Formats: sequence, C-alpha cells, structure tokens
Amino acid sequence: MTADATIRDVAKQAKVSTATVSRVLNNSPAVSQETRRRVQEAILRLDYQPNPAARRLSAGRTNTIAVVLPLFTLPSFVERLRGIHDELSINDYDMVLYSVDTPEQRDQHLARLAHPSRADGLILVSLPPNDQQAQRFLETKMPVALVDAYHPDLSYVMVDDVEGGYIATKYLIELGHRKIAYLSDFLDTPFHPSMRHRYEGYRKALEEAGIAFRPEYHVCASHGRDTARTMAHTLLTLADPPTAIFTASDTQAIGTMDAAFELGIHIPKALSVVGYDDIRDAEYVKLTTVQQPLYESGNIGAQILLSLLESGNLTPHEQVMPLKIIERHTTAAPGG
Amino acid sequence: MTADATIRDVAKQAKVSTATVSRVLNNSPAVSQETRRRVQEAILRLDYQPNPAARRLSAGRTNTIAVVLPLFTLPSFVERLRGIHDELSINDYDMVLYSVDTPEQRDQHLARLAHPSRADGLILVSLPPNDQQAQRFLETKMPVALVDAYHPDLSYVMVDDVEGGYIATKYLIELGHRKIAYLSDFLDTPFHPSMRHRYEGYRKALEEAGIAFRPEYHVCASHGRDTARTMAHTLLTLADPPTAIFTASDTQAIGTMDAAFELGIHIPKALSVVGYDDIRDAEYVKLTTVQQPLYESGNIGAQILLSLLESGNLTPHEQVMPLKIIERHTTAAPGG
DNA sequence: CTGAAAGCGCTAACAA
DNA sequence: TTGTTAGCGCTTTCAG
Repeated sequence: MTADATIRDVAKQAKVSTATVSRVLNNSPAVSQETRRRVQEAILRLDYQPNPAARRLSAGRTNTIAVVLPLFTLPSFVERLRGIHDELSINDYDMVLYSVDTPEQRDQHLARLAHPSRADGLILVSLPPNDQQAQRFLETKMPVALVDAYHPDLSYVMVDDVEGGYIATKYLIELGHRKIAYLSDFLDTPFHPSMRHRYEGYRKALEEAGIAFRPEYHVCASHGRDTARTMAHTLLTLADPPTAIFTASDTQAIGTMDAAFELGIHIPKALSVVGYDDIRDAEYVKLTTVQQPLYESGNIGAQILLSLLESGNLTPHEQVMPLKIIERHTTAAPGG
Repeated sequence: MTADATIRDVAKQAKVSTATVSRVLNNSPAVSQETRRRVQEAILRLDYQPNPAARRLSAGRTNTIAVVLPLFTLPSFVERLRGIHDELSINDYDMVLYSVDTPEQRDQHLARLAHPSRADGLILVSLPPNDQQAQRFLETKMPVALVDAYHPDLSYVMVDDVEGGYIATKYLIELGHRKIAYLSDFLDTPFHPSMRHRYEGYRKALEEAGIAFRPEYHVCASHGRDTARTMAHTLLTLADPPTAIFTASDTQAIGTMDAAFELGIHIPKALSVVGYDDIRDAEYVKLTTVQQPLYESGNIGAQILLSLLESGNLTPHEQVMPLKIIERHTTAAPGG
C-alpha cells in the first residue's frame, strides 16, 4: 500500500522468478496457463505496475513518440494533434509534446530529440527540418514522420499546395472570372514554403486559361485579418479592380470581406472571395474555401511512423492528401 | 558517431570517474573548475546526452508531468494547454498528454497515472476526479493540480461560475432589463457542475434585484448552436418574451442570435444577448460575453503543481481566477 | 574534490 | 516451461 510493488514482489507472491513475471508482462507465449494465472493474480493483489523507466532502460525502447510543432494556437494544429493522439493512444504509445516558437527552439529540440534514448520516433508538424537535421535523423536512425511538411529524405504526409492554389483559381475561372487577385502572406517565410506553392498554383491556373498575370493583382502582407483588410482595400480601389480575390488563408479572406463591407462592395455579387484552410470561422461567415483534411493528416502521419517503427525500415513513405473546394456563399459568377 | 555515447565514454575521455561526470551533469558544486571544464569538453566532443530512462530509474523521478484532459477539440483546451506547456517547458519538464473521451477512459488513465513511476505530477484539465480517485492520489502521494475542476482535497485553479452567472445577469439588470431569460445546457451533466453554478448566479442576481424568477424563462438543451437556436425560438415567441437572454456558452449565444435573426428581432435594440467563454467566434460576431482567463489558468495550474513538487508538501493550493464581462455589440438597454 | 561500488526495476540471453 | 544472471546508464552513498 505504501512503497510501490516491484517485479520481485510479484515474483515472490506468485512463487516464480522475475523472468517469468516479465514474460507474463510481455505476453510471451512460453508460460503455462497455470503460472500465468498465478502471476496475474499476484499483480492484481499487489496493484503492481511495471516501472516504465526501468522497462525503457532495459528494453532499449521508450514507448514514447515525441511530437514537435510550432505555436499550436492555430486551430489546424489541434485537429492534427488529435489525429496523432488517437493513433498513438490506440497503439499504447505515450505522446510527449514540444512546442516550438522560434527557429532556434526548433533546432535545439530537434537536436536533442535525435537521440534514440529520448523517443522511439518523432512527428514534426508543420516544421520542415533542414538538410542537416534530416541527415542527423538518418544517421541516428531515428524514425521521423513529417505532417504538413516536406523533406526529400523523410516520410511525410502533405497536401499539394500548388494544386490547392490551382483548384481555387480554376474554380473562380470556371465561374467566369477573369480578373482574379491573389492576396497572401509573404511568399518566402521560413517555415512555410506552402505560401509560394499556392501562388504557383494560382499562376498556373491563370496561364492555363490564357489569362495574363497582372502584378498589381498580387499583394502580400504579414498574416492577420487587419493587414489583409488593408491590402484588400488597395486591391479593391484599383482603377480596374478584380472581381474575385483568392487569399492564402481564411483569416485573410475574412479581412478581405471586411474591406469589401467597408467599401460597400457586395459579396458575392460584386466580389467573389475564396479562402484557404476551412477554419471554424469559415463556416460561420459562409466562406468558400479550400479544405484540407487536418485530423486525417495527423492520423496518417502517426500511422506511417508506427509502420516505420515496426518494419525497422526507414524507407520514406510519401502521402499526398486530397484538397477540395468547399463552396459556400462568398462566390458567384462575376456581376452575378 | 554511431552508438550513443554513455557516461562511461565521457568519463574515459575526460579521465575522471563516472561519478564526477554525473556531478557535472547535475551541477553539483563539488567539482573543481578544471575538472568541470574537461568533462564539459568531453560531453561536447562526444555529443553526449544523458539517457533519460537511466536517469529516471536511478534518481527515482521522471521529470515528466502528465496532463489529462477531455476531447481537446474545444478552443478553451488549447489555450489552457498552452499555458501549461509554457510553464513546464521553462522548468524543463516533459509534458505527456492523455486525452479522455469517456468516464471509463478517465478512470483507467487516472488509475495508471497514480503510480509515481509514471510521472512526477499530474494536471487534470476540466476533469474533476471522484473521491476515490482523489483519495488514491493522496495515498500514493502523487502531486495533482486541477485546472478548471474542483475537488476539496486537491489543489485547483478555477473560476467562480456562480459569480460568472451573477455578473452577467447583473450586467443585464443594470442595463435596465427585467425580463431576462437563461438558456443553458442541462444543469447536471457529469463533468460540468459549472452549468448549475452559472444558473445559481443567475438566480442570485435576479433575487438580489427583486426580480421574480420565471420558470418559462429558463430553458435547457444539449450543447450546440442548433439546439440553442430552437430553444431561443421558443423563448422569443413566448406571449411575454424576454428582452435579454443570457446563455451558458458563446455557442449557444450564437444559436440565439440565429433565432433572433430568423424572427426579425434586432440585436441589441429588441434583444440583448450575453454569452459565456469568449471563444474566438465571439469576437467575430461582436458578442458581449463572460470571459475567463484560459491561458493563465493553465499556466497557474502548472505553477502550483511545480511548487507542490518542490516543497514536497501536498497542502492544497486554491486559486480562483477572475471573470469579467467583455462588452461588445449584442447588449443595450431594453427597447434601446 | 574525486573515485569505487552498489543499486534503481526491468529484460533477455543462456541454462536447465 | 522456468530460473539464473548479467547488464541497461545513471545517481549516490561512502571512503579517501
């Protein structure tokens, strides 16, 4: 009742050796029914629980997966995390969380976590490692799965953001729009190559439709509803304003809607807006947007990692998740 | 470069004993400058990292805090979790997450986690343990902090929901309302005594102002925007409808706004609405609501737990966090 | 200030 | 099928 029972106490109680108790603990088939029963009874009676630290030290595996992700204030992280958690939990792995806010923190955590004594595997969410780090993982044989991040040498589950930019723009084109602007974050931000990809998709769809790209139709701003409002304002007060605006995020789409409202521009009659992400607010404001499977991405990332662990084989798995347009009420044919 | 360096390798390299390396690792003052330097150099050269499992086993502490919380799909959990994470991270504790969806899962996790070999301490978020579980924690001397949950024998950080119901109602009364309805979840749900508390606060404010409670002004529904809309509808089509509705959550407030919109009832001119929680959407829809400090609650919960660990003393700390009304645009004087 | 040595609680050969 | 035993890598007396 006081000090915790150890494997020795159980052995004594069941009148067997600790090795046998260990066998029962690990479901070894090489134990007779009767012995197994006695041991289990002793375990129950003593309320025995194996000491995880001892187990880890002895067995050389931690039964722990480290999950590293930035901020986790964005709704998308939560959903991804849930997907990861559920899969790990089913497979009886502990999930340790490391949140990263700066590149230095990222480097520091990744360096520490590259040691196999820390975790059996790593999941990096929205956090592409650099080449040196990837190399390190390979050298230390640390299994890694990237979720919403990419590195050529590692397993990943991602969305094709070029495709995302493409389908959003194409959707607008098919609606009849020709004057389509793109409002985004700055294209080359440290953690987010996706920003550039979406832009490329936008350009590609335009080109395919034979619509000339107009530089004044592409504006960048740091992320946020207010800055987006400002940028949208300049877009909408252009001499020849766009009839549709595609934004790199729902937050920016909402800022764009604010600007349209201020200027008395009716959505979707006079302006179509397409966002990206399908955050919760998107539903509330009836925003047409590009949706990616968040929960699934995390879940599949965890599955990939576990399969890596099981096979002991580090051949990278690559999984591209589908993206789709969710049509709501912020888009219509131009002038319609 | 291949197999991980151990403390012995470092000792050899630095030409000292493993005990000395251990001392350096643990910042023991009993090491000479020169020796310390040599050891640190060896550590660097070998890229040595102490094996956490070995450390835990030997030292008898895990350097890990387990955080148990339900669902974690609600935005409030994320904020609380961030608060917890930041504090633990600063103090160099690992945070292991357990998500709980059913009472059985809760019981199972809590039983396992009550063993000191699992974690140095526990934080339960929005998850009140039952008496037996609390008793267990006390017996096993497992330090526990409750965040947004209450048990008389354990440390906790909470909000006073009676107070919350009270200030919301009183705010409406001071605005001049006399016909104030309350729309809530069912009062007695397993994990949420807060529902009943808010109701009590509502009753108390009414009584204090000499306003008779009208049973038809109190409606309950399972949580959700749509069911809230339905219930608000019945409230608003009463022969003598309320001029203000206080809801037990922002989601329900938004459902209430939906109903008012359908019925052509202007907010705030013809109807005032006050929510509870201050979720992100609340800001978007300009909802007046009762706000509680989410990040801080988690942060302080972690602080309390760490102080429990340090002092080795399990005297419960009790922390009540302030609640406040955030005035936005869904409230006004009646008929105003 | 430093080292030798005894564990921490478990697993996994290896024997029997 | 079961037991004996040697570690896993570290911390911590206890001597010196």
